[in-house]
Order: sequence, then C-alpha cells, then structure tokens
Amino acid sequence: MPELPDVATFKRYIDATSLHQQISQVDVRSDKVLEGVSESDLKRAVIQLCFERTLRHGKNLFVEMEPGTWLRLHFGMTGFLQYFKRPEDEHQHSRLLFSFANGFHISYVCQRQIGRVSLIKSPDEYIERAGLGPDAVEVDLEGFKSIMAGTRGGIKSALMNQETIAGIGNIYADEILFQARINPAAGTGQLNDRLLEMLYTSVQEVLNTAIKANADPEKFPQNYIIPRREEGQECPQCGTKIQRKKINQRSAYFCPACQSRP
DNA sequence: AGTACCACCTGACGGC
DNA sequence: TGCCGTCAGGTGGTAC
Repeated sequence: MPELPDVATFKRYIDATSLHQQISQVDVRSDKVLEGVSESDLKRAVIQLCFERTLRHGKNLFVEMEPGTWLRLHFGMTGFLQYFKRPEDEHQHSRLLFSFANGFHISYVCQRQIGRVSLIKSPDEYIERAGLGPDAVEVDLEGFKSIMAGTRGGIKSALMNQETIAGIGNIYADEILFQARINPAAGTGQLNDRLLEMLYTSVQEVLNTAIKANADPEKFPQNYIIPRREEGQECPQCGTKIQRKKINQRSAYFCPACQSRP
C-alpha cells in the first residue's frame, strides 16, 4: 500500500544505498510498468549515469540522473524497492533492474504491475502536468483550509484525491479520519473551521508518525486503527467493533462510536 | 465538480 | 481437486 509514508521510506532507502554509483546495465523484466518510454530509450537515457538525488511529491518518487533527466517512480498498490548483490536474490516480481558498477543492483518490484515508471524533464514539470495538489506533509494550515473550501462531496474522497492534496490513499485516509474522530461518510461542507483544523493536525500527525516508523504498522502507536483495520476487530480507543463500509467504491474502516462527528 | 463504474493485474481466500 | 466470485490496492477513462 505505497502511500506517502511508504514512498518516503523508499526515498530514504535509495538515498542510503544507491546514490552516486554508475549504472552499468538496465534490465526490463516487464515493459508494462514503463509509461511513455521504451526499453531502449530508458537504457539509452540512464546507462553510465548515476542516481544523484531524490525528491518526493505525494506518492511519486523522483530520481535525478542529470539536469533535465529524471526517473519518476510510482508504486501502484504493490510496488517497492530491493537493493541486493547476489543475482539469485532478485525478487520474483522484479520488473526493472538497475545494476551498478559496484556489483550491486536495485530492483523495482511490483507484483500487480499497476505501478509506473517514466522518464521526465523535472519533478515540477511532472507535478504541473499531472495536476497534483500540494504534498500532504508540505501544505500549511491556510493552504489546506482553502483547498478544502474549494471541494464538495465526501471528506474521504477529498483527502484521497491527488489533485486536491497529494499523498494520501485509502489506508491513511482511514487513520487520519479516525484520529480526527470524523466519520468517513461526512461531507466536506459539514466541517466547520475547528474540525478542519483538527483534520489538518491529524493529517500531519499521522503521516509524520508513519514516516518516522518507516511506514511499518507494527511500530505505530497503540491507538492507531491501521493495525486493526479489519471487520470485527476492536477499536483501540473504546473497544467497539470496527465497521467496514463502502465509501466511494472503497472500503472504509472506522469506529462508529468514536467517529460520530460532525 | 462530483460520483459511479469499469479496467488494469495478481494472488489470497471462502464456498461449493 | 478445482472452479467461481470477491476482495485488495492506485489511477485513469468514460458516462452521467
């Protein structure tokens, strides 16, 4: 479930393993994950270069190879990265393999092949073209409030809409609403100023807590709903049975007792 | 500007 | 044993 905290973790992973090493080879195990770039174009563009630095916006990870040449990695629902040495350790669902001159490799793994990798000129140009909203952990309170004021409909779909605010998916939207004690079926128009501010606080707390925990639910605070995101489990705050409900075609898990607002 | 619905893709799981 | 439907997850297209 690569949402913002997961992608932030992948960013640190690349930064810690793969920068400034010359790429000697690229193997495309599945070209389904390539978007707008052919295997030969990708190879021509990146072989001999290095991953120089990374940036993240929402769920996108950008890797600079040289000025004007960036990779964009989106992880879909099942994507992640694997850095390793022995060829036999390459993951079963490895889709792209970058091999470095030092003998190590980094693989873009994506079981369901819904993730996408593309070659772009710059992160800003991509963000603009894709119409992404501000990154969820970069936006300030005033920005958040004015963005939300411009939306109608359900609060959960507003949080998950990448053109509104970038980085929140189904799972973290549930956690944010749980921590803010807001019902996932609420409409944005029902939220007064005070509730919007509490929602903003929850966005920041939840995402930053998850980033610090390397997006590992086992390291999340005791009062988080994500590790208990299953029908019939008990609310970590009050013990009520957690409910599942389809909201915007997606499963929302919530506590009907704690999340009665607005 | 919304929402609904389908498609993409793979694999786990439950029912028969 | 195996076949069927359902579900999970993010996004994009299309129709209303």
